[in-house]
Amino acid sequence: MELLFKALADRTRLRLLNLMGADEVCVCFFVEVLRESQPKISRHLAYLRRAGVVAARREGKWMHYRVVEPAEPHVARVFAEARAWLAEEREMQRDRARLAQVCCALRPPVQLQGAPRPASFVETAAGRI
Amino acid sequence: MELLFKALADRTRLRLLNLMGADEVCVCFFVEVLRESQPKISRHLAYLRRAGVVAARREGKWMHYRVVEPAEPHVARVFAEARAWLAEEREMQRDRARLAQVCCALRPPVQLQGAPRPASFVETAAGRI
DNA sequence: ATGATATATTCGCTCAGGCGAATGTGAAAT
DNA sequence: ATTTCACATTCGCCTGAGCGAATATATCAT
Repeated sequence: MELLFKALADRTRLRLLNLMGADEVCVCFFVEVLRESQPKISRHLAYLRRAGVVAARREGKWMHYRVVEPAEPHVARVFAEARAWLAEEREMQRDRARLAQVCCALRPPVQLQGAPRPASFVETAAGRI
Repeated sequence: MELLFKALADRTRLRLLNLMGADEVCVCFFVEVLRESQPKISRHLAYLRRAGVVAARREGKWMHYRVVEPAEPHVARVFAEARAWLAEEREMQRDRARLAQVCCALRPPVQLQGAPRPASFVETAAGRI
């Protein structure tokens, strides 16, 4: 039980969870958006993974992380409320805005050339969703 | 924001919050029920106080602690869900049972002779509530 | 005032955990 | 096979926090 709260008791991890809002996000976007070192991001993602609140999926060289709905209903509710709270915070809103900006850029930062974007920013044959 | 989660990220503090369920509880009951050292209990209560989730009230030699409803609605919801979750845990149920047992005992433990009981265990002129 | 009781705080130790720097690993490209 | 790229892990350092033991503070009783 403390496991969840320990996972939520760190600013960087909260920012990561916030960015995963709905869909998967590739690690390189976390690094770019939060402007933190790659090992730091990776370590915190590992922490969240051990706590069971996120899951990872490999796609070639890239790793995508997504939020996992906790199985236990009480845990799920606490977690959901925490994420709802997140969505209201100033810094979190700025982070999400920055993610959108980076994803939508016609000329993305060099580090992100060819990186797989979060699903909601992917253009389909029918145009942007 | 991490302040709340840090406060909830410790077993002893969760057990304390659990015992404060509805009414105020005197420190000496925490010590007796949790069977932890008095300084340990006191330090964790101070931590919870600094985090703003409990408040203290002095009554002569005794100190009563109670849960404080957080002002911010999102915080309040997370906190409420966390406490609801607490109520389901095995150890927490055992703790509350032990509190009831200690409070109802005709011959309370020596350390608790004369200690002010939580409100719900106080006998009134009309009998036990 | 002195002592007793209930609680709070301080001290010294230990350990988890956060950090940057360096290094390891797995997949793709050449 | 070698290199490159994206990510993960390890290492050494440092801070924060939990712990028991001792001590301080506040209230009450005598």
